[in-house]
Amino acid sequence: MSIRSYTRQDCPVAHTLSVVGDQWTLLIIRDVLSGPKRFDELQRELGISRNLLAKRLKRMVEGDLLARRSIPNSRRFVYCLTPKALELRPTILALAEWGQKWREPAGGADVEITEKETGETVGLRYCRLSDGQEVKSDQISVRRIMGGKGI
Amino acid sequence: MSIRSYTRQDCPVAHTLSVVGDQWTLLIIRDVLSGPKRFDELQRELGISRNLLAKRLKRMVEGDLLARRSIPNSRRFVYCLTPKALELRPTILALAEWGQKWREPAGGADVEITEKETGETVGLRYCRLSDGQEVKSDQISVRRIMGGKGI
DNA sequence: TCGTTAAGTTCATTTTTTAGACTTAATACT
DNA sequence: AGTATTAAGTCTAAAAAATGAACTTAACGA
Repeated sequence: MSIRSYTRQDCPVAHTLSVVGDQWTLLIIRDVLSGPKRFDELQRELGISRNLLAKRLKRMVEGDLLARRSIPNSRRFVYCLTPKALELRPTILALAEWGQKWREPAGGADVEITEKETGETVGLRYCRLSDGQEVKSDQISVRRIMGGKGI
Repeated sequence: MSIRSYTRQDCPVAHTLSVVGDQWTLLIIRDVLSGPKRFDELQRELGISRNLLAKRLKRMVEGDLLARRSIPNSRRFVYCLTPKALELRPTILALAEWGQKWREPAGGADVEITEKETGETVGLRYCRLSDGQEVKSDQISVRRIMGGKGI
């Protein structure tokens, strides 16, 4: 069974990975998070081979993760994130937080998340939805509804 | 350039993806989150081919994501998550939240996160680190330190 | 007019993944 | 005691995906 047909397990994690779980898709999204990008920009910044990039972009446009827009008065195009892709930002930040903590040697470029208004540092945390208060990681319990087997 | 050598970009997201960004690693971790698993259990539950599973498990043990322990009075082994892998839980939950929102048809097995003590529903959100209060997603700004180019 | 650029496409090679049979040693059954 | 089964892999061949580099095509710009 290949990973892209793994959806039948009906697990939301597996579903997401069937969409963005390949080697490049999340990196492409991360790159476009900093603003719309052209084909050659993405190719150069990521170092992905051109034919694979073309294939990924096509799949991402079809999957409504990217929009391909032509630049007015130009024969160029840019790829922009859709709302669907923008909502992968927490995923990407979770990856970034883990990478910052566990890479070795420690140090190197960091990602800093701040609150626009106050400039205060922000992190991705578990929050009680009723009052928005943080809940410590060892105080949470996770389970799969319908499937048994909590994660 | 292959993805596993992409680390030179010195981006924490790329670093994490160079460790867990292949097709199966995160699914293996998700599976082991519900408790230690044996080789055959993983193989059956995920549907991954046996030789690839063997290769992944070896790599994950070497990379300190899994610990391979022998069960006393038995010739069996279980794979357990290390603290390093446990800290990927926010990543996995972020993937789950996205999958629940964007899969179609909607519905199917859900992941529910609750606070142990109160049973209240919990979600992964941006929090001000100073007081643990939630910050709305459109109120955050993200940037790469040293690298320019915020994400 | 001639060279360059952007956005791909094509093709050959290498690397990964898959599927399924095979191995080996220990246990379980009769 | 002899036979069957199981667990945890390993081996091999075939298929699929990724890589690298050259090629295409149309539009610009000097």
